[in-house]
Amino acid sequence: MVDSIRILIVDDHAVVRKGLAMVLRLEPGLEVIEEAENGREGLDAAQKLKPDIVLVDLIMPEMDGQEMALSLRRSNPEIKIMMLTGTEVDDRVYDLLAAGIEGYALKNIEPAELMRGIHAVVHGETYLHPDVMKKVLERMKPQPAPAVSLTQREMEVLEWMATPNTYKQIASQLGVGEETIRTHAKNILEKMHQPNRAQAVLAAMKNKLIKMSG
Amino acid sequence: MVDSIRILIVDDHAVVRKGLAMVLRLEPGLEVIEEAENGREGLDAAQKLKPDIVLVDLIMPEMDGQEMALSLRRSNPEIKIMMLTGTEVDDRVYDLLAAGIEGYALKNIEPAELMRGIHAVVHGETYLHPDVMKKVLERMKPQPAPAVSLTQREMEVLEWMATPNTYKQIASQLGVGEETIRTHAKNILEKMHQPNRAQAVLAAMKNKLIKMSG
DNA sequence: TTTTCCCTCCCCCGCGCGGGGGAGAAAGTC
DNA sequence: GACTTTCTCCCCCGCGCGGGGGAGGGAAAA
Repeated sequence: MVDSIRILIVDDHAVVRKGLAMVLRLEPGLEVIEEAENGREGLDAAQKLKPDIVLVDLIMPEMDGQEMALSLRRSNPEIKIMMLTGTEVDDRVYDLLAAGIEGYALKNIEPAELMRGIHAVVHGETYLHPDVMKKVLERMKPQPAPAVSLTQREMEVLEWMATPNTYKQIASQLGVGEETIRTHAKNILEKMHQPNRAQAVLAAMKNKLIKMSG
Repeated sequence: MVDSIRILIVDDHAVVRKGLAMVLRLEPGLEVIEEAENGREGLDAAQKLKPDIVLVDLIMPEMDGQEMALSLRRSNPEIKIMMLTGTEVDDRVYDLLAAGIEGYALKNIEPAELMRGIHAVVHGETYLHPDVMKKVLERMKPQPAPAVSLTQREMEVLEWMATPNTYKQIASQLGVGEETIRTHAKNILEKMHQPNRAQAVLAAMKNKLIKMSG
């Protein structure tokens, strides 16, 4: 690396700011170029100074970290953003990651780990604190499905029910009579305890019985 | 750490197995206790030897890495699993992570990075290779919505359309006449280019216009 | 001020579909 | 052999809803 990493710190607590700056300045290859005490100041500073990475606290007066991060992402997408917030993993992490935030760490992080995170982020990777990673992966886990046992044929019909086709069209697609499909549909609704086709399809999607083709 | 980390390697290519074992054995604190050349052997070895962590290749004859990982997760959830596969990030990563796999690395990983991953996993964290992380986060990003501009009222009605309520019931909920809701519904279907209520709700869900409440 | 957008409400038509029944044939289970 | 499950097909009824019109009023933009 030719130049040192230029860092902007945004946090409303002076103690946190100063402490963080002190720790970071101990590290060779890092340079804390500015500090800001709320989102608005941070946004201005970032746009003016164009740091390599911004460490942002989530909860701040004036303009909070989320708003600032989203604004900065729109105006200066090349500036890396690492959210560095309290010990609680906020639900806003999902929106922030979806918006392309590169890092999310908690303040109880070890300095060495933070260094690693900063380097990872500056190198184009994404750094997630273990607790954050846990929460994100939690989202991928399947919620316990309400044990609906459909037969193979019924599953097949259910998938077709998620399409715009009428029962008559589905019937011709599957090579059986319309009444057959109607019977299957009735049984499916019965088994799933759903009042109609639309709700059945929605419930099936929620329980991952059928996939989101889109 | 009191004892060294006991590792089981499962890969159908002897070269990979031996190379990996050699690299890992250079590291103090690691112990490669066994090697297996397919999922079935790996599963047997894991259940018998109870290693701290299993490094598994995804693509193998007999029983592939996914099947083995899922089986092992059911029988011995305390054994950590790290998928260590080719340079391609397989789509199965979603299922594997949902099933609780702790690690997913690519074979082009640097030995030092792999060590870090192994230690992280054994310590109860989840390790994802940057490329894998990228792919996972990709999933959280909103796919570009097909520019459907609904009015506030229409959005409100659309959300109600995702419920089992009839238009008449929705009307009384919103305190307007049934015909009003029917008009909104017609306009919504028109704007969304959807043939009926069920498809409109599905499309809305896919495009994240409405949330999956379940 | 005229125009446009949005929300509101109304009518008619026809079909898709949910709910209720029944029934026969093949396959596997007891 | 008797029984259950699954898949197939049939009838009737009534309502929900999609598609086609039209209309009035208020608010905001042109």
